[in-house]
Formats: sequence, structure tokens, C-alpha cells
Amino acid sequence: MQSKARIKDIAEHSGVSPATVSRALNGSSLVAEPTLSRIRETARRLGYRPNVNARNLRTQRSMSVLMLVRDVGNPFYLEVFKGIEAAARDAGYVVLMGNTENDAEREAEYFNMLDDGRADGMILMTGTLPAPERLVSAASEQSVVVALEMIENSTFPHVIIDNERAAAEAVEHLISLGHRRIAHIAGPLPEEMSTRRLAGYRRAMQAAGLDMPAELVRTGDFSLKSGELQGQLLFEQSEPPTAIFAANDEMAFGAIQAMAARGLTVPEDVSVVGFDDLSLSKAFQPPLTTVSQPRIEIGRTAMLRLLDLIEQGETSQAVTVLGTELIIRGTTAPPRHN
Amino acid sequence: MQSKARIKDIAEHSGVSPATVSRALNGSSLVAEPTLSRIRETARRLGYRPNVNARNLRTQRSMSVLMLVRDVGNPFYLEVFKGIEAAARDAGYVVLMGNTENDAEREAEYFNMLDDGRADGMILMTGTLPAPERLVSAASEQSVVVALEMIENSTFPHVIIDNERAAAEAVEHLISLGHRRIAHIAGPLPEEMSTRRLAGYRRAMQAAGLDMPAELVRTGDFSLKSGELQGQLLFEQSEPPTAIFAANDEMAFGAIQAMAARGLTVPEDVSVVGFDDLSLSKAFQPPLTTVSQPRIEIGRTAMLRLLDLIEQGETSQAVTVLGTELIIRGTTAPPRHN
DNA sequence: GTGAAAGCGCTAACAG
DNA sequence: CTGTTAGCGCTTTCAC
Repeated sequence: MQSKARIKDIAEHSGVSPATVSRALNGSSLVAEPTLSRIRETARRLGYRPNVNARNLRTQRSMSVLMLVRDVGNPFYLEVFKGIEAAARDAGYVVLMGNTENDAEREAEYFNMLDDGRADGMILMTGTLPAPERLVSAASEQSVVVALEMIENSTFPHVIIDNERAAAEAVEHLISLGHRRIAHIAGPLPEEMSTRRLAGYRRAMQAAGLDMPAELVRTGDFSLKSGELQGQLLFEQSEPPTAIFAANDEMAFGAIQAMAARGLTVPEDVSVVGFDDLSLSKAFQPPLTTVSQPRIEIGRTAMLRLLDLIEQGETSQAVTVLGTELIIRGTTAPPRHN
Repeated sequence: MQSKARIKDIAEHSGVSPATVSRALNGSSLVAEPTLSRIRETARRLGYRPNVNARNLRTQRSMSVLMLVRDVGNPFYLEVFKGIEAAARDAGYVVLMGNTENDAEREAEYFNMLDDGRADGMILMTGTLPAPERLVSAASEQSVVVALEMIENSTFPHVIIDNERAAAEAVEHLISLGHRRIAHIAGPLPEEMSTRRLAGYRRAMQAAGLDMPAELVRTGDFSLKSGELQGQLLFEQSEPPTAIFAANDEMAFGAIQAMAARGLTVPEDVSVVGFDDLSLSKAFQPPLTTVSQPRIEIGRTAMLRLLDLIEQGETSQAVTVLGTELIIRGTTAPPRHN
């Protein structure tokens, strides 16, 4: 096996010009049969692989996309990645992973990679746009699809769920069980996702004519630890809640941990609803009642939209809203003293 | 702002040759001061970004690495990714994500990407090597670091933990609590990782002179579901175990789920130990006793080794064994009837 | 310290 | 259907 056969080598070995080899290998219909298979055969024999950088330089494409998240460590993203990766592969693209850790500069850097020619487009899951002065080209000129988090005033296609509605449904479930003193542990505000889930909580509470004293609405940061802390604070109050709606599963787990530490049981003493339906949530004891989102589908759809954008310059759907489902499991029950 | 300033544009704007611009921007010491800052200034003003594909073609490097796993959906990888991403970024590399789903063809394809010039090296976490006949160049000629799973008879640097020893320690813990009928739910055999953990179980049992009847050693596939199934089977026996060592946390959760379904409590009726220490494991009720591995560190170290390989052609350490720790939490206790 | 020239490997006009 | 030619944007000899 040669070390790195080039198109030129194949051309010589099969007695044609490089152009013909290129055409043959790229499935151009303009190559005659005997030539075609001869070329293919030599390519195979020589272990030929097109040099991606040369091709990219020439075609001004990279056949790769970037997926950008705030925190790779968040288990929530896993299946979204999976959906993206599968759709990308099917279309012949590779996937670059970017992690911003909420750092605006990093985020800008990744945006600028689109100008470098390193990626043809990006799936943005950070919920934010870098400041224009940090960017080489206007963000709006890039092929970007926003997933999971809505970015207001942007013209990018979005693939999202209706966070407000889903949150309201979760709270309505608690209300229908008879709970009246329902707390909410929100995600980091004023992030869009957290804001919408909070709004859903408020909407449902209001519709039922229930009180929402400030001490029942707490803010966490989606981490286990913050759920634990806020759960703790919630039960140090004179009049603790009988139910909690946490803005994600991890905080729900944290809150349950805090309650266990105080000798409270779920759902007997307190009901808890989460959001996300992590793969482990059903294995929790008791299994967590939570809002399930179609994560793989979100990833897949976002990637398909991005392909439209890259290949057609536009996409059919500006905003795609995927459905959620409240999964009622073991952490919710009627309140004790009803 | 121009659309896509090239090095030539900067050269014209600052009255020098492209060569000088290239030198200036790449920090070559051969550029005189006045020229240097003039060039830098115009580059900034024009929003210049070097075209990555052109540079890659010229330098025959891609400044990107590939990380390959069996299943992106596995929460175990998250922090390993994080460690890899951070170390890669620091060194100016970007990270491509590859998912094989145990498909040998896909795995070979990713290997071949190293020949394409798409990535300069790879962190292999699948525990397997593609068949040589599928590969364009011999695998051994590539810059590859194996992480998490040992590949026997390969010359690649490895970054691993001592699975056998860690498993033995977990089982010793159960033995020291007084358990004698200890079951093991293994991962998929004959994968290296599963095999080593099983060996650790056997070693500890043997050392304590305990029986290992075949019905106490079951094989799962690391999934929640398989843990549930095997846990179920374990308790349908006439003489069920008093303790279970599961080869990963997910299967431990599954087993606990199965026991809960039969009205058994952990750790009162049965003790359970897992392996991995997923971020959610401490929030489980009761919190899971498990073996913790330094996942971020594994990722980071693997990336550093890979950089050695790419940049120096060799690395100091052939095999790096990172330490594990048995975290004793709430799922283990002395057996009921001792 | 700077410039001219070549070429990385590929694809896409344009001719024929 | 096939070959010739040019050039993507960059870095790097080699001269001066």
C-alpha cells in the first residue's frame, strides 16, 4: 500500500487524466463504463482516500457542522447529540463539539469558526448570541439553527418545545391532585428556558387562583447541588410547600435529597415533579414524575433544518415546536392533610 | 467589513507581500516592528481569519482530533468528553465526535478519516480495533490513544484504570460487611472492561473462600434494562443473593428497580454496589455505593498523550493507570440474617 | 527583513 | 466522454 495515494497517482496508473479520475470517483455521469470501473479498481487497489482539506479548499465547504452547548457535562444533551450525530452522518457530515461554559468569548470564537471554513453551519444550544463586536461577520449571515432555547429577535430557524405549556401541565397535575401550596425551583434567570418554565408555573397557579408567595419561588442553576440547597431553604420556612415543581430533573433529585435529609418522604410528605425525563429518572426510587421531551427528535430535526440552510440557503420551517409529555410516575400523590 | 478578507488583501492594504503577512500573523520573529504592527492592524480592521482548509492543505495538519465511542448516549462519557475538550482547546485543537454503535464498518470509517486529513489523531474509547482489511493504512501507523478500555496486543498508549482491582475492592467491601452470597451482574462479555471487572469479582470471592455458583454470575449489557432483567432473574431463584455487585451504575439502578418491584428494600434486604459513580448516583435514594473513576482526568490525560503523539511522534507513558476510589454510601449494609 | 515563486491535492470551466 | 488549465488560500523554500 502506497503512503497516501493522490488523484494524480490513480490517473497515471489507469492512463487517464486527473480530471477524469475526479469525475469517476465523484459519480459524475460523464464517464464511460470501461474507464469508470478501471479507475475505481485502481483507487481501491491503491487505498485511495481523497484529501479532505484539498477538497474543502477547492469547494469552499467543510462537510462538518458544529454543535455548541453551555456545558458538555449536562446529561440532558446526550440524546440530542445522538440525534444530531445520526442525521449528520446520514448526510455525510461530521460533527464538531463545542463547549462554551457560559463564556462569551468562547462562544464568539466558535461562531468565528464558521468564517474560518472549519464548519459549514452550527446548531446553537446555548440560548445566547455573542456580542456583534466580537464577531467577524454578522451572526445573521451564518447558517445557524437554534435548538432547545429560543433566542428572541433572531431570524434563525428554531427547534424547540413549548416550555411554558409543558411547565403549566406539570403544575396542573399537582393542582389536580389537590395541592395548593406548590413551590417552584426555577433554572437560572433570566435565561429564556428558565423564564418560560417559570411563566408556565405562574400561569397554572394563577388559573387555579392559588397564591404564589415569593418564598415559594426559588432560583437554582439546573445543578443537583442547587436543587438540594433550594429544597433545603424551602423546608426551613414556617409554612413549607406540599409539592415542588423543579425546572429540571437534576434539581428535582437535589430537592428530594434535601427532603430525605430532613426525614421527609416522597410522595407521602411532599410531591415532586421534574422536567427533562433523563434516562435515569425512571430508575429513581420512587421513579420521578417529569416532563419528557423528544430529545433525539430535537437533535435530528435541528440537523435536518441546518442541512436545508446549508444546502438550499433556506428552510421550510422557521420555528418547529415539538411535543412534550407529562410522565406520571411515583413522586406525585395527593397531599397528606387534604 | 469585506466578505472574507484573504492574506493577499491584507498584503495589498499594508503594502507588503503575502509572505510577510503570513509571517507576521504566525509570529515569525523575522518581521520588523513597524511592519508587524501595521499588518496586525489591517488584519484586525479587515476582520481577517485565516482559511483553515488552505492552511491545513499546506501544512498537512488539521488541528482537530477525533474521539470515538460506542454510544454517545452513555452518561458515563460526559465528563471524559469534558476533559478531552478542555485539553484540546488549550492546545488549539477542535474535537470531532464519533459514534460507532458497535458497528465495525463505522469504526473503520472513522479510522480512515485519519488518512483523509480530517483529524490528526484519535482517542479511541470503543475497546476494539477494526479489521485490518477494512483500513487504508495500518492502524498502528496512526496517532491513536486508547482510553477506558484496554486493547491487548496493541502498541498504542493507554489511559485506563485498574478495573480488576477496583472491582475486587468493591466485592471485598461486601464481604467485609458479612455477605457471603454475592452475585455479579457483568457487562457484555467478552469485552475487556466487563471481563476485568468479572475477574475482580472472582478474585475477591476466591480469596475469601466463597462460592460462586453459575446462577449468581449474570451477564447484562451495561443498560438499565439489562440490570433490571438480570436482577429479576437473580431473585427468582430458590436461594437469592444477599448482595449484588453490578459492573456499572446503570445496571445497579436497574437491579434495584427490579428488587423494589418485588418488595425488597436496599440495603435492608439486599446490598448493591455499582461502578462509575455517575453524577446522579449520589442523589439516588438511597445514595449508591459505587466505584468512582476520575473521568475528567482520564479525558484530559488521554488528550495530553495524544498531543505528544501528534507533535513529538511519541509519548512518555505507554500505559497510564489512574486511581479509583470506592465510595461507600447508602446501598450497602450488613446482611439481615447474619 | 522582505519578496517571488512554487505547490499542497483537489475540482470545475472550457475545449475538443 | 476526456484532457488541459487554472486556481482555491495558504506557507515555505530560496533569493536578495
